[in-house]
Amino acid sequence: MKKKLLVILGPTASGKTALSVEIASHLGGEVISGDSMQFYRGMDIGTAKILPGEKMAKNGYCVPHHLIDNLTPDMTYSVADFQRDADHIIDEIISRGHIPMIVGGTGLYINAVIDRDKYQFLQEEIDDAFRREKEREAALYGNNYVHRQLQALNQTKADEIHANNLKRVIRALEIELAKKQRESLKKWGKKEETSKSVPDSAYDLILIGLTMPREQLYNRINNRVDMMMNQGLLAEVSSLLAVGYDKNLNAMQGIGYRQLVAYLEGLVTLEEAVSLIKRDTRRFAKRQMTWFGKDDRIQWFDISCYPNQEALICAVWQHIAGRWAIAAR
RNA sequence: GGAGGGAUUCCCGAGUGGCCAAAGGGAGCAGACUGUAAAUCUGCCGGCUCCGCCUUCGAUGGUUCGAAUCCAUCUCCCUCCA
Repeated sequence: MKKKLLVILGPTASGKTALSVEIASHLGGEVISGDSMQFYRGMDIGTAKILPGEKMAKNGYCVPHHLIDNLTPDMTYSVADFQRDADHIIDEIISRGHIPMIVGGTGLYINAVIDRDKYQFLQEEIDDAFRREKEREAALYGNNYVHRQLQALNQTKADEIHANNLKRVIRALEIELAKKQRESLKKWGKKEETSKSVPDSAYDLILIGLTMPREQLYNRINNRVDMMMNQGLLAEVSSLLAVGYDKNLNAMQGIGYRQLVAYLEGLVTLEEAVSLIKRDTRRFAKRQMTWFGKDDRIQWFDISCYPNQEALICAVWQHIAGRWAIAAR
């Protein structure tokens, strides 16, 4: 029997968190955050992280949450890490007799888990020096210089990646080089690294997508940013800086963080920073929709079609209960 | 009342007789995505029956082979003098 896995996704500010808690309480679910910024401790306001009090559903069930606050902002993390961690946690949740739920908006991360076989990552460690070197070459001789190196190794791959997308070009190069090395190892009769056995990832999946008219989403985003500012986002950012976290850290590149760092550095006014946060969040939401839009397994719920939150929850729950033929706890 | 300055495509803003559907920026739209993904990158951005045509540069009329660019009048806005 396939493992049940519920995914609640959608663009930022679409109401995933609130919905997930109630659904989890009906389901006996545990939530794994599928959000690449909520891993970081100390980054609560800007990532709209769920508050401890919000984990409690109306019926008193307190929903366990995973992969939230599991990292400090100076730690690096990647899809591959997420895939591995989420896999383990899913099994643990199931062993507890609960149902795992991934709730979030980071499409790549979610897909890496639910489409495990499509997203198999290399074993090789990331070689930072190699990346540095390629970046230097690009700066010196232009992006095309590096892109040509990829063309030489894999024309097809090179055609798929625009030369200006340096990050991607470099990563593709890493992959090609790693493959090549592996082949030569084979040639020398050495045993090839045993690739991690791929567990059966064919879940009994339900994908719930939250959506709404663009204009409404944008209004929610704008309002939420104002709310974050009122809740003290600026103080959150400056305290991260005060603790010593570098502004170039990945975590500090998150929306809401990098713009306020720019303000604190005197590069923009507060007002400008806030409207940049709004704009960037809007653009981010658009990218999320583009990503999710390709997946026709997603059952979409347009929240503007429901008179209130209860009606939405009811509709979503009915869909889940119908698909899995289960009753609410 | 008098003297200047200005009105440009969604916004800001270049353009002062043809090379202008009109620089540049912003906003917006669309898309890509296999180890930084809240990141990174790409394309579109007046309309169409789209290698050409049509409608745009406050309004109307004029000069000219030809105007967003010159002239006249009008409308609105800004500054200054009364």
